[in-house]
Amino acid sequence: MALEAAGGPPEETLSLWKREQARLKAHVVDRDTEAWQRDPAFSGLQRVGGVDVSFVKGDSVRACASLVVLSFPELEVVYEESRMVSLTAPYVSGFLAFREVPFLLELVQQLREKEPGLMPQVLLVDGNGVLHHRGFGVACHLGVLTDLPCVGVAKKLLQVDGLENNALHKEKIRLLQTRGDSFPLLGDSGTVLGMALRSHDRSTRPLYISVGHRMSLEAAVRLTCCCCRFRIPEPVRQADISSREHIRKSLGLPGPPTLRSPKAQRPVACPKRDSGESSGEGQPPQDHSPGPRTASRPGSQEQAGKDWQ
DNA sequence: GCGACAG
DNA sequence: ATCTTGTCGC
Repeated sequence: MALEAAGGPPEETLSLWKREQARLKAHVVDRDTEAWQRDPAFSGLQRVGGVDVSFVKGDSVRACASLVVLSFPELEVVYEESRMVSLTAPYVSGFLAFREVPFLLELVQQLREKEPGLMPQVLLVDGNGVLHHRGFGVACHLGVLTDLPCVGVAKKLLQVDGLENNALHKEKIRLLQTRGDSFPLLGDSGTVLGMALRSHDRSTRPLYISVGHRMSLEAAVRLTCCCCRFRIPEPVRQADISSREHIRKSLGLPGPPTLRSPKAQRPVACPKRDSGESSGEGQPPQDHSPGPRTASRPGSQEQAGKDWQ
């Protein structure tokens, strides 16, 4: 049997997925629903979550989904859960959620059952929110299904609705001089789809922030900035580190036993103010703190809707 | 044929 | 997404 690798999911599956996105999109709330979101210092915010999925190199099926929860504003890991999963849906631009969200949902539900007190008040998601082909990216998808406030944090510009990573765009990026600087991403449809944000003083490449669910774009950008010790906001970065580390172990690699230097973590300055941030940039020294609880067992997940085969 | 393509 | 040590700089 030839693999479906060549053309990806059939047109029929894509239209099913589009219908699902359209259906769920009606539930997106693109404004602040919590008091802390409007507070200049985010007082009342205590836990910020991050999710990510990492992949096994030569494998198109095995992956590791992680959910971490960080204290705010300290940004220390207070919860971490990683789980090996078997991906069923292929990656198709515009349909990332159908590949990753089911597993992230399970992690959130597990947390809800076992440690409800650690439930994050907002989730930073690796990917876009309303900055999407149909205005419903993975951050919206996860937000609606969990009913948690969510923020889309993408590392590359998704070129939709006339948005282009062209000379003009690059020039605007060049004008972002310090952490917190940003400019709106205005689509041809006349809607502001998101913001390009310089998240760190020592990082040239911006992040592309967009609304996921239950939070305004302004608050989303402000919060993202408050979570950045480096270019990638800590919740997402820690989730990424955890999932990769989990894969290493599961592959039986002789990774560093329990060697992790707990470098002094200092809170990130939220208000616009310089505080001599001088660390690397991008993805520098990875100081992974072994989270309190770590229960995970390799195994395969049963997925609903593998109808593209 | 060419370019785009979140993760 | 994944491949990645040493190395240049503050």
